[in-house]
Amino acid sequence: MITSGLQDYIELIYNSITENKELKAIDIANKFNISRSSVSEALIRLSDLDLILYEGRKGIKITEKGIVEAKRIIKKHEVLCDFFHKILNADFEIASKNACKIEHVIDEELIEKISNFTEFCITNNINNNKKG
Amino acid sequence: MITSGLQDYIELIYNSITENKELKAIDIANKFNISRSSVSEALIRLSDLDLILYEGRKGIKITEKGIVEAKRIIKKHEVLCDFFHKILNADFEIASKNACKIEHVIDEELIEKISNFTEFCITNNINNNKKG
DNA sequence: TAATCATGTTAGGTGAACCTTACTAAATTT
DNA sequence: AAATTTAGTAAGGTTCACCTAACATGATTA
Repeated sequence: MITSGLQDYIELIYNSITENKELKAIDIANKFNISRSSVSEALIRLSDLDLILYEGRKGIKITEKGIVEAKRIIKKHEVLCDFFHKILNADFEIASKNACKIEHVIDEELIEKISNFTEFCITNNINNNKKG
Repeated sequence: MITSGLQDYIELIYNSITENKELKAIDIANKFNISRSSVSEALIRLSDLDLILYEGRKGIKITEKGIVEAKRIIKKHEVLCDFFHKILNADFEIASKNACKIEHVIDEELIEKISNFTEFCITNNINNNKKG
């Protein structure tokens, strides 16, 4: 199983590629506040898992398998973030930060339910108006 | 910061004590499928953190600080479990299993919002009736 | 083009949370 | 009471995801 750290990295790689932004190892290091050498190791692990193609300075490419994995994680992130922000009215920062952590541990099954429920709440204008 | 493993153990210790069940190190080992020696180490760490009083076979006692910590975690568990089970209509098993993982990473702030929202949904009879 | 700077790699190390194996001591059974 | 079983400890090992320091190489600039 892919660890939560690797999930974070593949997520960033996918997002950068879809936005046509060149992503370098050092960008990952800066984003997650980890050392260049840790990124180096992580990219090798992602390559070993066939999630990316990595050739040092020549750049980072994502594989089909990597895209599937990234989308899976990003979907979880979005569903959680939307629910926290739009339905619970949490600050976007809080919503996103918590989604980042929960996305690594929650089951798809529950994500589906949250997704449906968020939609239901939006169509029926249900949300958490209390300050708490 | 207390790690998620230690959180699991203090949670079990607290629950056993409040149910007047004698809890031994080996029970923790069995519950979480870890070795006796790992439990031994974990109990020393919990002692070092002043969360429990541990004297080998004489038993495990929880401190005031340990009670506060345990309650904090158990509250998160219950809030999440209730929301997943009662509002999203997830199986209790799934609800509980996911709560066990999420309780270690979610902010109190969001727990408060989920708690209020669950209450709101119950009083207004709102829940996820879709199968998905 | 030579020096400098940016980026990536390598080697070796840390702490956390596990593990196994062997041992010790307490409790139970015979 | 002796033998056996159960519970806990100690020593030493593994893996993971990080780290730093030193080094190598590619890119930029004086």
